[in-house]
Amino acid sequence: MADGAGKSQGLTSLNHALGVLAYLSARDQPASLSDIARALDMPPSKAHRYLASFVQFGLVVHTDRSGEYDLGPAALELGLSAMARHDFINETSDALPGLARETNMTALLSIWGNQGATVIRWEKGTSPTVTSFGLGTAMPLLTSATGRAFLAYAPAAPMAQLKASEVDRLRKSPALAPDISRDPDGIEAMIEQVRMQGFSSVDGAFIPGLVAAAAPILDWQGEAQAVVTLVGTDPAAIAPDAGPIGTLLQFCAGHSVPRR
Amino acid sequence: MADGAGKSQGLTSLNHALGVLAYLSARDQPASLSDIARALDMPPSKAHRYLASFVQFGLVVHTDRSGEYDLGPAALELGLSAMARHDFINETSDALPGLARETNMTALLSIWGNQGATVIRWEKGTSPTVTSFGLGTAMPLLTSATGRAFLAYAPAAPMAQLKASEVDRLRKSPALAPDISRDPDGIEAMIEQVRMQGFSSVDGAFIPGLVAAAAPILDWQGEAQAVVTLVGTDPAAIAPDAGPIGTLLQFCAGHSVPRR
DNA sequence: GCAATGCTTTGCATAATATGGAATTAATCG
DNA sequence: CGATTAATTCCATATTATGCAAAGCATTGC
Repeated sequence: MADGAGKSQGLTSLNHALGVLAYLSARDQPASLSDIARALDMPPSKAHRYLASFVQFGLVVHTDRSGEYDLGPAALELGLSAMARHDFINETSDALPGLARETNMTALLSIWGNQGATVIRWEKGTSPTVTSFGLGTAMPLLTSATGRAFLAYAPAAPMAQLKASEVDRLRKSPALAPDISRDPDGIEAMIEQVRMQGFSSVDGAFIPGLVAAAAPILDWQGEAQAVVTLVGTDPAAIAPDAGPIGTLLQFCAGHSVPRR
Repeated sequence: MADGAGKSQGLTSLNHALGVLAYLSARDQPASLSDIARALDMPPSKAHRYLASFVQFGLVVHTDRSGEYDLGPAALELGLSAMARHDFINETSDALPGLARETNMTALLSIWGNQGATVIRWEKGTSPTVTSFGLGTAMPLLTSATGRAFLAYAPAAPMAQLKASEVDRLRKSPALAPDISRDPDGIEAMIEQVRMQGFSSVDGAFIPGLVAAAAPILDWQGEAQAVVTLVGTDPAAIAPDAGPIGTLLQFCAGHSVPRR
């Protein structure tokens, strides 16, 4: 969420209140009242009243147990509404069942959020019904095909910090990604390979027994604005010259770049 | 988006402002200033200042061409954050080994796929429980603890059809689930019991010699978005007051979405 | 079991600031 | 080019947000 610095226009109280919301959005954990007040340098009573309003609208939930505040269902609904406005998300979503049917694999559509690669559509292989399960799952940056595709096709600057922390996590448990050597060079090599191939793939890294391949949907700057992932069980399906890969690359190319 | 009616607490101006946001969220089109002001019965100048704040934070965009207002990228990010915040797959996966160790049983994480209840994580306990199923296995709806938990905590509509076909199958070979009477009432009674207890269990029904108990991880609406199953050999371990059951229920409650 | 601590919530007087109507600017249409 | 509509800015008024202080409310320690 963008942080509004200048209070030049709008309501000052509303700007302060939205700061609270932005803070909750940027965190990856619930926050206590005092946390919020300290971080935003305001009296706890002030933050408390803002939160009371947000809770009333369901934008924030106040967990009864720990007394902490967290984003609520209305925040989710707001995001879903915002999604419905984006043409490219709609177009790609509509085409996803076709891709799943054609490749007979599960197809995922992910976009980049505060917490990383987030799955927003999930289409199972054989039947055209959309299941809501899996929606919102944040994919790991280094150990999932989806994350790797974002890594290879995202602007370097904002990604660098996240990459560093992920590398740290990987170093602690190298078994997660056996196909990457632990030093930074190994990661760069992996990125380079993804760019050359036009897609990323993992073989049982994120979920044992499953294989996945992912390709980016690019915007006018050649950066990934979304990633489409195919998940299946047959390792042969994600070979560079396999049929599903060709279909996936064609699909992503067709939905890249502003059309019309 | 929930519409907060009572203005009993919080800031009045903030509540009014959030009303504007809720209005934009509820519409499926951009709105002009006068539209908003008319719909919410406030002076245009008032709505304008609210919108100025929202625009500053990127929650709303002001299209230069038509001068209309619409939800912005920050609304999308907020939704993604809310989604990822309760990313049960990653969170639960990470905690599954601990559950297996603590209960000394095999722990399974399942989600609902097109084929039915599908195991996506599998963590063996210390005792060498040899099982024939692996990742991607679809569990039976009526004869497995996992399936029963989904049945009891899933939205009724999409489940009804599947339930009917499963009932048919069961009628042909009643020996599979000796603890359920063959008529639909028997199934409803089983569902009711699962809801009362908060977990389901089977005793050698799916695989002879194995016992299992399963509890749901619930989403905002109180529906199962995943099911955690414990598998073992000792029937005493799945009694309602047994230690592992308490651990399981606590585990699932802890990973469910906090209730308002 | 009682005191003590930390955190959250509420009350209240002050003044900061949100408000609504009118004036100004921008855009649209005959 | 003038007229009409919508969007934005201005300004005096009083509504209402604010910060401090005090009251709940658990949780912790002795």
